[in-house]
Amino acid sequence: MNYQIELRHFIYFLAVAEELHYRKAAEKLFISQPGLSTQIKQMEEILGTQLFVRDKKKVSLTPAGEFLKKEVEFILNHLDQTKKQVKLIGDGQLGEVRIGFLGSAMQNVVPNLLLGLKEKYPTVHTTLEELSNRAQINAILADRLDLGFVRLSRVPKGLDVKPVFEDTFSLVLPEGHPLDAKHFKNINQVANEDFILFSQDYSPMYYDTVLSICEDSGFVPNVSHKSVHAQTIFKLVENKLGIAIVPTTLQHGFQMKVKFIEMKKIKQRAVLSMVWKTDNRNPALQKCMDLLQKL
Amino acid sequence: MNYQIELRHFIYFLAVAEELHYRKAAEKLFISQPGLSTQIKQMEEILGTQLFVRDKKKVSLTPAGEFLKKEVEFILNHLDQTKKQVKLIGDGQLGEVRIGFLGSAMQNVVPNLLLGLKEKYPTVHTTLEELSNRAQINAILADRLDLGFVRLSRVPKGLDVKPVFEDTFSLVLPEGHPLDAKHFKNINQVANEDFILFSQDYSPMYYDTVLSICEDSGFVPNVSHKSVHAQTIFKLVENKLGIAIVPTTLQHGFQMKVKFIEMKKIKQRAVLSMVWKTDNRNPALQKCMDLLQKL
DNA sequence: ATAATCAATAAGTATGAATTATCAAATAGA
DNA sequence: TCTATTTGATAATTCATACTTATTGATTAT
Repeated sequence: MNYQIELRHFIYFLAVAEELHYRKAAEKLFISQPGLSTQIKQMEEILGTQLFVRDKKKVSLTPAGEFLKKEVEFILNHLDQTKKQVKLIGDGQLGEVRIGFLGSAMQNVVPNLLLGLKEKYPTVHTTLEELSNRAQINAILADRLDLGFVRLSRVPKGLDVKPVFEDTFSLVLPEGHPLDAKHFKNINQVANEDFILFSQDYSPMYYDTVLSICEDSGFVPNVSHKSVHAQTIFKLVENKLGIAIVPTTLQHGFQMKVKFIEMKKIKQRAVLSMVWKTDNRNPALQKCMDLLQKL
Repeated sequence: MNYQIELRHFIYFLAVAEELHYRKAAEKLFISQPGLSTQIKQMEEILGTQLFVRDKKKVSLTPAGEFLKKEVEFILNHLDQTKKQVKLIGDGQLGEVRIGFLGSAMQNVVPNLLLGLKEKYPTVHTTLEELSNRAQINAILADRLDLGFVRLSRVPKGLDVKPVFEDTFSLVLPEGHPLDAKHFKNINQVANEDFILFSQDYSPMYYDTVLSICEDSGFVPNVSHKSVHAQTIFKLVENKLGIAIVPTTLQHGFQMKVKFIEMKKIKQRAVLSMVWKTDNRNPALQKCMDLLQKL
């Protein structure tokens, strides 16, 4: 009496609606004809409407049945799609990865990741957001982000980090500056210049590293300006308001009147790491990390 | 092992996905917690994907589960809509009636039906087609039409007829004709005129009736022209090519230089009947016929 | 007439969705 | 640290019901 419609009913209904013949429909479904009859009847009771007209020797659909047929076709179809997609998402073949990154990661790591995804897992999509180290960490902790690209060595408990790209540092000088790569020996050649650096709390690790580079050469830099954007830093250098030390990859992608001197000999490296929540189960994230191993 | 997803699974899944708590979800569903657990587990097996992460003390959705949740919400919603609509169609509250009619039915019967439908069953829609008696009968037999308005007394086996409107006949005379309503006594006053009638095979019953009217007055009409359109007949009368005898309702709806003399005293009536297939199960048709009873 | 074919009905079976009872793991409170 | 409480998962059992086979009644075909 108080039954509930099930997908079984729909499948049975569709078979009868297609065959318009109970025995044939039952054969197709590999069940017995009486079983099919009772199930259809039950379905009609649940819906409170006749779906088939069983007239002398012929079965036909009522208008309500005709309508239901279309709907059932749609629903079963949609369901099939859904099942496939759920499986794909579960296998990490399909899904969304929410990625945060520092601007400097956009020079090579993030584009390479996106190209790799497009090639190997074209159905894995991404949302991208340029964020500071801190903002990324917070977003990952709050489950608003799956993957971050940061310049940090230590991260809060519950997160994992892994270096994905090591970069040298470069001196950034205004185009007309007397020093050039040929005559560059050591950073203390510019020890008396004003320095323009990324803000300490935008990227503490970078800041510390730059300070340690100078320290290694025996001086404390005079930091005249700080900024969170490479664009701004370069603009200030261009206007001779100081010189900068930045990860070398930032050489590309900007049209500025500045010159880069890559400091290969100094031991410090600008390390870009990926960060993710240890217990993140997004399978598409696994695919991303697999790809990043190979980059 | 070889189970099949059922709607039950979806309903259970949604409860857990909403509560993120098996016991609470089970309570909401009025089933036991172990039953719910096994059903969800079975569902995961069928789909081949984990849907929930049961971590220490907390339940959460996997990305696949997150995706499925949205889909299940959509599907269950859609299904609910469908169930309601099927019921409405079955009750004839919602649906379509395909109506055929003779031009003369458009004077009052069909418009009144449409107004009645609009008022009482605004969700019952119609398709309308002006057709001859014969064309309507054929269309109804071939299930291309639900309801016809004809002037026939006998219809093929399998169809039912029922009079819906009785009309007197009127003489149609050119405006300048010497006879008028005041001086009209009997049709044999125009026995010597030429007659313009609807074609015999457009409406045999009409034709026979008109002949019997003349016969009762003791003459055989001289039929000079026949047509299937009232418009044409009136135009011919207007041009003094003859006079006509037509159902009185045709008086309205035409702008012609002709005058009508209603012959109330003659016993013959122009009967408009509705026709339908005896075994037509369109519930919206029933609503139409109910309305037509009351007109 | 007889046989054949249809869906519906009746009665019995067996699958599996439910239940209750219990467990193992984790947390919270003392 | 121990206990009490809470979580979801398991195990064993019960019970609902979707199935089966056997049959009927109605209709059509030969």
